[in-house]
Amino acid sequence: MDAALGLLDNGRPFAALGLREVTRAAGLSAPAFYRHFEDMDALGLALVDEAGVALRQLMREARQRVSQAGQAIPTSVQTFLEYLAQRTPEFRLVVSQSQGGSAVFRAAIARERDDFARELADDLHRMAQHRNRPVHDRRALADAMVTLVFAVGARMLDEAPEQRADRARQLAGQLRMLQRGAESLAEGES
Amino acid sequence: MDAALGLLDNGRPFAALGLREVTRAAGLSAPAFYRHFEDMDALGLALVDEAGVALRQLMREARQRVSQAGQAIPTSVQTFLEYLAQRTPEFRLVVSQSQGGSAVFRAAIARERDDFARELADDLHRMAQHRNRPVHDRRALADAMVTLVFAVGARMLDEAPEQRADRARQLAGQLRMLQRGAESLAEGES
DNA sequence: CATTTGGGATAACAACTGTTAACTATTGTG
DNA sequence: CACAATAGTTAACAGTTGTTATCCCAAATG
Repeated sequence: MDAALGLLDNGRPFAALGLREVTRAAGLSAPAFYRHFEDMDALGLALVDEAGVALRQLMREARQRVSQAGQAIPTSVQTFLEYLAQRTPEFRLVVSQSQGGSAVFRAAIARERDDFARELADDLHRMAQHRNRPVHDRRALADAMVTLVFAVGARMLDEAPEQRADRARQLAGQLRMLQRGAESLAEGES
Repeated sequence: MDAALGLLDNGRPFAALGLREVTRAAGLSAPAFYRHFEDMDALGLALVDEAGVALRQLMREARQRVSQAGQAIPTSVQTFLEYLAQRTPEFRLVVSQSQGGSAVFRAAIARERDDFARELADDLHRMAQHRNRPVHDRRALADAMVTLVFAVGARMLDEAPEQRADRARQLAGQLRMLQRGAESLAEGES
């Protein structure tokens, strides 16, 4: 699995990896592959699962930090940046497979993503009650936030550290726009 | 070029296409490929260029429609949906290559995307002056809007028409959140 | 201690890949 | 009309691919 991740640099899509290539990088003979996975697809799904676990860990950590330090948006973005630096290959796999994989893959990743968005929506609900500022369509808000974070994260993979910092600041601003807009639209409703 | 686009269904990444496979689909012999392109990369870049031209056409049309019918957000989303339905393969290529291609590709697509965002930022500026409602950081706003539209468009590729309609409504709402939020943040500034 | 199980290796397979060389029609041009 | 350019062909090449059959060794299990 590590060998496969290692081959996924430079935006190389997983589907372009060969079974033999992977085993070669792992220092094994080609048939040894079948002792561990039935398919290249099975390997890919295992990797996506692993990335999903890491993502949920990240979310728990972000929630904890926010509950202590407050500043929901900057703290979350900061936590996400750390995740990105630490698990670059896994994240790269997920974003590349989210649009460049077979149906099974895209479904698995979409599920992961939707879970993430649903949990975020719950968080937003709790925060709204706490701050006594209701929010318009919190599902759509959470979905937009997650979409933005993932897309910007994907773009950051190609960039140098200074550009990343700029991008992160911009991302925080964009998330604030979304939040403020959702609150403002909610006011017009009631 | 059409043959290559035809092979890109089901999220198949361009990098996983073989030269022989493409010529076979085009009803040609393999060496005939070299009469038209030096490389598979050259083919891909030509396709990305084509998609870029179509995108700019779309933008001009959207601008024109908005200037007549007003309702900037719903009209633009509607126009985008039509583009999506009409040029599905090209759009699929662009979103898949934007994260699953070599550096050259990603750079070409990023440029295309940034042009799009910059033009949108100009439009937003003009609209803000017209409506006399200033906007906070219109570059970041335009960037977020474009990011959202592309990401949601990518997800729609997998979905049935009814789901697409829901998704489009949600997208319009999310864009409204961004716009409203940017205006609200600008008020706090002055 | 015998034996099952897990994880490896080699050899071989047909199928496919990108690329080159050499040749051939068709088409537009001086 | 001769001729160059364009766009195609077949044949052949060395590599690589996924997969199977067969065998081997170490560790855990009875």
